[in-house]
Amino acid sequence: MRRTAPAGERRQQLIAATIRCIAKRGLAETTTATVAREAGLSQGIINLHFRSKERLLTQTLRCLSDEYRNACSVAAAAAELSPAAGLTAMVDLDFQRNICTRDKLAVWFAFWGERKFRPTYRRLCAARDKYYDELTRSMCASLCEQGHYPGVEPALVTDGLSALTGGLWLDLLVRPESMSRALARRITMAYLAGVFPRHFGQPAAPARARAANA
Amino acid sequence: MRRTAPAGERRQQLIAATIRCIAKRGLAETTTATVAREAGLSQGIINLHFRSKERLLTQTLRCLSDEYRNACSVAAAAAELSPAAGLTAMVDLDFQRNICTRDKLAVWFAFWGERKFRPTYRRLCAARDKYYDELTRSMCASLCEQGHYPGVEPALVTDGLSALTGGLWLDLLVRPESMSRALARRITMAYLAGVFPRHFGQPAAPARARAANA
DNA sequence: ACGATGACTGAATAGTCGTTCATTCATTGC
DNA sequence: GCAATGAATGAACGACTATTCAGTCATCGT
Repeated sequence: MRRTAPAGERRQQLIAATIRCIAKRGLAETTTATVAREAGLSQGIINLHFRSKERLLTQTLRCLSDEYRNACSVAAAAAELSPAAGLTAMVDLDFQRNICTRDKLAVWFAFWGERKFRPTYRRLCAARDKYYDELTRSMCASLCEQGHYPGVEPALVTDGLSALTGGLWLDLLVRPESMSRALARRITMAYLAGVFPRHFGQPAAPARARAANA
Repeated sequence: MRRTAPAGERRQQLIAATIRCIAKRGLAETTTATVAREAGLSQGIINLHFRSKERLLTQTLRCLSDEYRNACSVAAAAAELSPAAGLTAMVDLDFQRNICTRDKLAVWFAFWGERKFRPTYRRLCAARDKYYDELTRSMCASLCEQGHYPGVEPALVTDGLSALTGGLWLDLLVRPESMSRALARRITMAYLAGVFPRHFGQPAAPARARAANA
């Protein structure tokens, strides 16, 4: 390995090592030493590139948060076609290969367990949630209006959808033997089918961008 | 306060202090010293009554797990009336005042964040999940059969229900300003209405034990 | 080729936390 | 009352961890 590297590259490398470390050992046993070893570098490297362990963790969370929000923007584009296509894209995103890695899920839950107590974690998580909620709620609202679902409350469906996704992520993390990304996707689509039967009804099928018949 | 107390009582007192401590400061900053102080006792008390900090935490989790499972049994009794009444009772249970305290939710999530890495936590959590799943799945299966829902898969609904509940618990913990037990209950009942429209359909109403028309 | 730069190292440091144990003291049986 | 018992204390100890910093060495401009 090259002995020296540009700062940005090394920071990315350390964030990646942090994710692997948390996924492998848990947040409680993730120390500066274990992260450094995971990265194949020395003790002091974390304090050199990040000022402290706390900042390394914060940056790691920010990294995941940004990645998720970027993926959301892509889904938002699909909503231009139709609200139903947008919602399908949101679901696909949540259980997509890149976003929904077991390593990354482990990190999300590690931080969620502590977010109540660390203002910085809370801010980063809240930013992610806010973006997801606004996007999903506007899609649901459009679908309610265009698709004539007078009895459906967009805010309720949004809360339900995000809660369901979170819960399925937990299952994917801790019970991989009985939950898969594909199954999680089916369950979520079934939820949408329950709420918007005329747009998501019938078989779950492996089909891709169906669902554009407003 | 009495200077000495029966061992069982003191252990309960320390478990209660542990829950408050985790809820107040997070698992990462819950030390033997803070728990002891929270209980109004001295440093060494935890090693006296539990052999180690690890065992204190394990017992705390076991305590919550048992409490939840006992509450489940009560809901199981309601299923004797009808599967739909049983499912309603399960939902009520999940968002009940005793079970769904912010303090206890904080503890659940603290342990869930670590459960992948501690075999003991995993066992206790798995036991809780297993009981919930078996109960719910049998209720769903009965309802599918008796209520004639040929297209509904009980296992899928069960997974969805437990995931949804877990996700709503997270919202209750970290976003209490935008989520309440009552709202969470409405969202969950709406989910059931989507799946079993003839048994949970129409308004969510504050009504209690409705839903017995198989 | 060589000196300057600064990325990287790793031993040393300071602080924290879990655990131990000699001591104190409330309680109980006689 | 007076031991005897064992619950509770809290200072001391050892282990671990984040952080520091003086020294090392790869890299690059000249």
